[in-house]
Amino acid sequence: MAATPRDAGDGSRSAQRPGAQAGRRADARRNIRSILDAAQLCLARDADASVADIAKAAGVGRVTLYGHFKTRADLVNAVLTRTMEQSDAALDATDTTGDPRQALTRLVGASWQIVHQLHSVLRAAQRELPPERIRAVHDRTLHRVRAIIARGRHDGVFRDDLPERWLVTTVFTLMHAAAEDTAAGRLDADDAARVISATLLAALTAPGTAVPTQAP
Amino acid sequence: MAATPRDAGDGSRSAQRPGAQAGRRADARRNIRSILDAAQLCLARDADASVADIAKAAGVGRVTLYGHFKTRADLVNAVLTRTMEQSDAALDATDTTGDPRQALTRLVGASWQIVHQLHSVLRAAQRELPPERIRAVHDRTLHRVRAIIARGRHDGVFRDDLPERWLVTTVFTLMHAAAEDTAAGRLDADDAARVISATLLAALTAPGTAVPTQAP
DNA sequence: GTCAACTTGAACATCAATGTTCAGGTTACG
DNA sequence: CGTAACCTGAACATTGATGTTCAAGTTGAC
Repeated sequence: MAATPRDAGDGSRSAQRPGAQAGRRADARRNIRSILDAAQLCLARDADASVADIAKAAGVGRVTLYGHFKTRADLVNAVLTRTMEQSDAALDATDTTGDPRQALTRLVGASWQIVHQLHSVLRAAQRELPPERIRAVHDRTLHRVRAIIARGRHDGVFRDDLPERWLVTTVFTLMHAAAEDTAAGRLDADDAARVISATLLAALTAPGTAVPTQAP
Repeated sequence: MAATPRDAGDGSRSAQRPGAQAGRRADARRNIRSILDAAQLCLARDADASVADIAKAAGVGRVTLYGHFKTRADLVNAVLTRTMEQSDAALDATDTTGDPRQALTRLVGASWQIVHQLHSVLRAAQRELPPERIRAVHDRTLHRVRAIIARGRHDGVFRDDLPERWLVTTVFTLMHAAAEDTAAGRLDADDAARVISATLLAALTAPGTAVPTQAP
């Protein structure tokens, strides 16, 4: 009854931690990666995709999956962590200084897909992860957009007649809508960034002011 | 083994049909109404609320619910039908002629909550109702908004540089977002109609044009 | 080449939700 | 009133998903 070491149990080697793949064998690392890829995809499509579906999509036995992720919640959490890291990377690479309108346009172009994925996974996590975790991720993604909008309002280039919170909601909402329309084939993916930006720049313009033809 | 008449089986008396409550006793009618009310509320909050939850929210035994609705799908379908009727009533009472900007403002004010409810229920129905039913309801709600937008584009008051389909998406998306923000306490319900309209009028304005201060 | 790490399908226990049945209690309605 | 319609909780069968165990096979690492 010797314990197989594929699951340490003490957490020091669990797959969902950063650098968790350190001491593992090459095929194990490969599988963990496949599972995360598949889970990210499946969960973005359907928030309550079954573990069996994810395993199948990853080309891996269900038992193998449970070998790396003790529970469904563990898996979802790992995917959430991973997606957030990707999101952070994309946003860190974006210049958010200068004219707020240009900054917003750059931000949208660089991150509308990944932010949408983050939010999809987050929605999938809503049921099985603690609220504080949800909240933390949520706040983090909101912060950058809020900063740009606040600066734009202060500079007088964004409207001041609606709650800041609502404008942030508007930005995210339209990014998600565009992502979904793209996934459904109702919107050309290559055109999405332009469409989102154009809509947002207009939506954020103060009444009485002319809508910028392009981010100045 | 006499069959109880509370469920006809032949469909001619099933609760989910229009006028279904004709021959039933007063308490039965009352319960059916309570169940539909509760289901509408629960499904809007959580797309896969359990039948037990709905029965409890309706103040009714689970068996009673199954007495009136053979399956969960039947119930969902009944709620969908009912919500669509309410939506139609609200929209029929709205004047959609005249200046497209005013028409849109009126439409938003009259229907943002109900349209959001319709869509929530529709999402709940996504899994258990046939696609053609989903599609039918969806198309129907889209039609009115599309007509106004098309007219506005033709009149030159709405932008022409983005796909019409996207503008329709934008309108619905922002109505839903506002409804959710309202439900979550992030947006004042009394202010919602103004906020949505103001955002939409700006979003629909062509680049280079001044955003209308108010619907003219 | 050898051994431990890893994978795998089958089988099993568990749990929650859906429907169904039953036996008896209420209530509307004539 | 009296009866048929209705409501109810408890109990049961069923289904689908989550985890777990096992015995045997495969593969990476040294």
